[in-house]
Amino acid sequence: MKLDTIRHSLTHILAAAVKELFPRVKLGTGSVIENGFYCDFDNLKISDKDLLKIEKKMKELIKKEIKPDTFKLTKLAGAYLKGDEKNKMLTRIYGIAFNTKKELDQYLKMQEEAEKRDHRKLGQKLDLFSINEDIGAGLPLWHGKGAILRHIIENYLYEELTSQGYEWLTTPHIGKLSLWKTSGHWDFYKENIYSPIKIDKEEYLLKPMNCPFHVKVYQSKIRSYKDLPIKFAELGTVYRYEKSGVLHGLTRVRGFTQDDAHIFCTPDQMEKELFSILKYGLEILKTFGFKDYEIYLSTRPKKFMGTKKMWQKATDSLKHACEKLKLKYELDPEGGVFYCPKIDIKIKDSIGRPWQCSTFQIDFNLPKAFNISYIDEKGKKKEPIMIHRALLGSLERFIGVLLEHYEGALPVWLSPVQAWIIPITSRHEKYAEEISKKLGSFRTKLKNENETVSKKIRQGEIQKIPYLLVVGDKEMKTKSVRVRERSKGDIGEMKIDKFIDKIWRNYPNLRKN
RNA sequence: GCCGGAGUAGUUCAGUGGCAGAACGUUUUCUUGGUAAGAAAAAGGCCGGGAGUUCAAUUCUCCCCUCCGGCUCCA
Repeated sequence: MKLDTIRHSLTHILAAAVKELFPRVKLGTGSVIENGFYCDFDNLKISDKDLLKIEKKMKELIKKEIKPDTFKLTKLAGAYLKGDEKNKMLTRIYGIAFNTKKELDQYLKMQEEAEKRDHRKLGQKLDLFSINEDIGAGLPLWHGKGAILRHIIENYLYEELTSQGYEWLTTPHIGKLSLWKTSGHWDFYKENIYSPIKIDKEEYLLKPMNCPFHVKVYQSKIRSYKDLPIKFAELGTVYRYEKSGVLHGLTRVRGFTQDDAHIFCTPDQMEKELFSILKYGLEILKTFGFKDYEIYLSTRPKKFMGTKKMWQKATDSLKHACEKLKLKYELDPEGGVFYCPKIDIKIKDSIGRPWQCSTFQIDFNLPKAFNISYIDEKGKKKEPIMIHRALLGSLERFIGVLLEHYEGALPVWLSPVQAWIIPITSRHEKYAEEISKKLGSFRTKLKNENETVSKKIRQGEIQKIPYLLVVGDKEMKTKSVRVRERSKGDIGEMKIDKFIDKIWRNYPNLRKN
């Protein structure tokens, strides 16, 4: 029997088992999914403990073709009828099923492996960030090493985008409610915006997006066609109301910093600009080690601003850009933002889970809403087009994905601490400090605690430090270091200059200062 | 937000209607060491918050907060 057929049969067996144990239950739909199956039930109030009972009953009911040790009920969950949150919630039972017990065990083992990559656990183990109950859900605190990681990424973006002709802006965290009425956010995005704050007699909103602020900078003077395209970039921190149940470590939070940019250009420049930022965006992702991604083209949602004609035009432009870059994409019908369609890139982490990070949007609406303009060749006022884009999406989500992708063992250029220098005895501390100085901007830490070398090595491995440099009498005499490379172990003694060469040669992303 | 589960030391977790426990981590002392845990001692707790039941609640009940797995939504 085909695996999908087995999984399909199991939905029926599950339904039958539940019906037998809980006769008053109403059967909902069931389905085959990746690795297993599920079935929905109405009028069923059970808890985790009942799963075992149901599983046992299923094993009594199966037919000869299905072996009892090749499936397992795994999860109990709620699910809306027909997937619509306005409908009532049903009880969903999930199960996994495979051809053999071996495959089932393998799957369970893989799940265990995946847990080790959980960025929430890594964040705590590596002392990068925490989320504190007293501060609030979805509001992460960045600890020393996490903050360094952020700064590394920020500095990298700063240099890259500056060289690409972006102008950096800094804008406030709140702005008048009236601004958000003009932009359309108040009408179309209200459920994600926090309640207004009253200052004097005026109401203000915590910003859910940066766009209106950038528009206002654009409007601060008269723009000529010669100035376009104008590219504004900002690491802009935004606050959005997210339902409590969706919050998840760093990948879903209520306050986050977008690597946001807005490109103001003429209609003629638009396709070229879009093409280049898309191409460039993919290169940036590659630098961070992401080569696998899913691309989605999200079209007009139910609630939208502007005319259908404008939407069609913008959507076509996005399609052309993808085609020109030979990018495979899938349609996400009605998945656009209220003001425009978009291309989203979902980055896959190393076990294949997709996370929406990069976004590219063609907007004819905000320019109209704010009535922005440039002066063309003939001295006439024209309306520019606005391209919104975020490459990493948000630093929070991106770092979360980064941690999972690398299982916390970040590439050397991103490691908050790149090397530990471990003196064997206190006599060698001075030499260790000399080495630290010689390594310059390489981020090192002197490990001079009163502990054995073995213990420090162990801690270094657990902390996923890229290089552990052990120094003692021998190394002092020969002006060298004993190098232990992460995941490779002891790679032997080398002259300090040779080690420096090795670092710079192997990691071109590191900037020598 | 909704369905199901959970909150005990810095961390991971035992435990009980009647003095609060382990391991790791931390601190101090000893130890001056060569590639994954040297030894000893000490400190560390409003048992998530509030209300109720009880002679007595960390334990039982209710409400709230936070977290986990899903659903819906999303950068």
